[in-house]
Amino acid sequence: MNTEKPATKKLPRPVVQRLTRYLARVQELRHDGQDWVSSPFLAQSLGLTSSTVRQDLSHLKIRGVSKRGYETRLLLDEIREMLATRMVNCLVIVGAGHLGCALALHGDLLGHGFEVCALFDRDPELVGTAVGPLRIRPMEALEDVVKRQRAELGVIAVPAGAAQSVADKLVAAGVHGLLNLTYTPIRAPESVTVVDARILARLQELAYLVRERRT
Amino acid sequence: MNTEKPATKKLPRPVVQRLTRYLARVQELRHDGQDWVSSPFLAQSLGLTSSTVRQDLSHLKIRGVSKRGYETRLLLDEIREMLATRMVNCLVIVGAGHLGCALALHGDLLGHGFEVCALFDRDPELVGTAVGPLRIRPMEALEDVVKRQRAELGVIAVPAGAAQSVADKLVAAGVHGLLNLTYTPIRAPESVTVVDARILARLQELAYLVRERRT
DNA sequence: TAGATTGTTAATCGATTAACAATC
DNA sequence: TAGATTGTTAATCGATTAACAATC
Repeated sequence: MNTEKPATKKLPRPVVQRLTRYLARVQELRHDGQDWVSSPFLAQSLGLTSSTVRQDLSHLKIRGVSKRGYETRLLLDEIREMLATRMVNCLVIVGAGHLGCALALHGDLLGHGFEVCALFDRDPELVGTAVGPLRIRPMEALEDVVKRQRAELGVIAVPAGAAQSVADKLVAAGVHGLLNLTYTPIRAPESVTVVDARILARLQELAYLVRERRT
Repeated sequence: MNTEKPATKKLPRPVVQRLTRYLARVQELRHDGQDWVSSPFLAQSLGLTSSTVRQDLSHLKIRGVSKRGYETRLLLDEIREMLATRMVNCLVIVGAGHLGCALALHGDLLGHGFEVCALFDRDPELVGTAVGPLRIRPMEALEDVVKRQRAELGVIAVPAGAAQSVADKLVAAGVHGLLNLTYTPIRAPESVTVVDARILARLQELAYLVRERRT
């Protein structure tokens, strides 16, 4: 463990997003038995410049070695440390439709630093149903569960029309971050972080980009 | 010296992403009976500056009106036109797990400009099973279906380990764009556009952001 | 009218890329 | 050594914000 704490400065958002890509790629490399990876190699494999990769990695507490690059084992540890995914982050998911269940049933969430503490749905028909090791709970239990389990993150996996009201409930229950899986942009108080994973919106982005190239 | 002015110029990526947010918000407003919306209002409701909103909307073929703002009906049309979602974009989805099915069964895909032409899975047990109006098809049928239905976009909804190989198959089959729903960053030839919707990665980003604020 | 809002230009801010001495 | 790669500084590039005359 590092006892010394050099002033951890805020990372730019694009850097954080690329770190998640480095992490996934380096996990593969390590799985394939690679002990070292160079910045030109990582860059090439992710469509970046080696300059960007080195700039990004300079934010971590890791030093590369000339002519060899970075040790994959250390790199994994440091990226996970930086992203706060070496600890287990407790999630609550609201919405037990296909999307909510897809996430709840993800095979290796724990391996990525997350654990689903509870899954909620407003449909009384669904409440009580088992989803993997979980049982769907009623919305009324939300606040109590969040407080008791100290859940920090809430996932919104309901139909678009209910998104904002679910967000409000999660905030009221005390989560500090929201992952929005719906199409609706949601608002939250300044004190709560919102990250979007709006699949339909990404599809629209893709449609634009593909069309643009044919013109 | 290029003297001709292109009717449509390439939009910066951040602008395209915000357009999807304007679209979703304005749809809500219109649904609520609002005929006009101003840039300060949109900005406030999405956490932007009004300056950014006006800059963004200046890329569209729409003029605002002093003291009133923009007509929501026209704004919707123009954003959809720009994003290429007024036409119907044909999708093929590979992977009939919860995530693939969640997308295939989305209630109003067509209302957002998309239609699922076919759903594939490599599991012979699943092939033939009905998912909404679709029937799961075997991977062997991929190329034929893409060509016959002229599918332009492919969605990767398989386990991470199979992601790249599915991407390769989709590219070989002839799609022009890929939506990556897996954790693995995927590579494609320069001629094929890739857009990520990596849910787990967004969760990692959220974990970082929440932790950063508590420090 | 007075005041709010637009469209656009210019200034600012931030992120990416280039360059290169140091290193192994 | 010769050559590849690092870490870092400086230059470039691009996106956001500020400012303001024109407009309704």
